[in-house]
Amino acid sequence: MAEGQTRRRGKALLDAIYAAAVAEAAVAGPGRLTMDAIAKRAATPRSTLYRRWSDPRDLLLDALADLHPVEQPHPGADDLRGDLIAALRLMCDWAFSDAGRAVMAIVADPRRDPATVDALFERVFAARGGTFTQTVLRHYAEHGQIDPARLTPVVLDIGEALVTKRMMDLGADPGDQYLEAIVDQAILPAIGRDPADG
Amino acid sequence: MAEGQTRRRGKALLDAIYAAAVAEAAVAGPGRLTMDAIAKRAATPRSTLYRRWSDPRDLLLDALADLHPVEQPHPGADDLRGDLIAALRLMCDWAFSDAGRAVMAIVADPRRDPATVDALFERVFAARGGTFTQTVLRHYAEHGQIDPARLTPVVLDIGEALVTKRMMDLGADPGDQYLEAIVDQAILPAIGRDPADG
DNA sequence: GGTTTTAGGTACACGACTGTATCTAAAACT
DNA sequence: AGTTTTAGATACAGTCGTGTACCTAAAACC
Repeated sequence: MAEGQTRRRGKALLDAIYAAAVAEAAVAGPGRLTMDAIAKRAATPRSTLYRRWSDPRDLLLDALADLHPVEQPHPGADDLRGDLIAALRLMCDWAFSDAGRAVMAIVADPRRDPATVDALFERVFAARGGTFTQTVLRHYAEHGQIDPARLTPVVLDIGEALVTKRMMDLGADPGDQYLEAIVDQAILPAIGRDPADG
Repeated sequence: MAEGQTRRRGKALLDAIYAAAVAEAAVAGPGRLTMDAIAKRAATPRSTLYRRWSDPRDLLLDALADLHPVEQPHPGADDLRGDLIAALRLMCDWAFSDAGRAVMAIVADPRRDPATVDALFERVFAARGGTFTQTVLRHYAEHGQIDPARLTPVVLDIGEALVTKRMMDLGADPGDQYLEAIVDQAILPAIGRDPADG
């Protein structure tokens, strides 16, 4: 800092640290997440990190909790199919963000401890109204267009599960065509609206 | 080795190394997999490992390829539902083996490169006839009990996807009741046999 | 303006893992 | 029995991450 020596502090510094942590986690996987790498990426000395957190996992959880909340689906009134596809699109976009990849890697970590995952779900997802297609399905059930009895935990998870698996298999975005296939061939039949029927 | 000094060689040694590699990967996650840890667990000097592999990832892929193949579902003739549930049960059991957890962690690794995953699929899964429920569904389609046109990539993946997601969410075995729910509420409706219909 | 807080910048000893390089002795082959 | 192969047991320098400590100077507070 030879000339423009401004010193970050408080929120500005925290934001830089959080961004660095999430970016590092997405690149390295939380298993390889280190204080050192976060500090380097945030261009701050490690001592600053150790003053607040004792371990990179704690830091990452704070970082994820602090992030802007995920964009929510905003279902309309009479396009269930389109709204479901849009919800899955939102999910894909989120999943390929740094935060999404960090969360994925935490959840799939064989060394994960239940406390970490619980903390993650409570702090990161509790604020949200549920999963992506869940929001849409509940909305249409409230408007009497879906039998609420159909919305079991299994059914509410179909879309997210298929998207997740496809991303794991391919390592890439499933693509809109595949999202449509998920809606037409799995979700709609499960709520009793099989497009193949009349 | 003071007294019973027998020296492993060839297959016996390889088996010990492979077992150690898979066990390490399952415990540590492939991201944290090190030559050192494998060598210690296999009680062999690192030099022995470096003579054959240059990197723990290569070693792990060989180890996974060498493993006993996964148990296959053996569908009967007239119990589609039961056979699907049994296939998902097989999948859960495999997923919680060392090999299953190692594979899961490889696939979910944000730092995975496509070549590794391709190699994994070719070498580990190519020998098998496909995924777990896939085997069952194809069997019943061949016997004329399912419309083959229904067996799209999405539909063939529903069971595995829901099991995978549930395991990631819970970090534990989904339990037989949940497997039944998957079959009844997701797979069967998707192939046009919705139990909720007449 | 003086004081308190806290980021920036180093340094250090420790441990883990890496590749490589020996040397030895047990298996395997002839 | 003699030879070849290769596992076992070190050792070593190099790199990376850890925690901790210490000093300095910029922000923030009064």
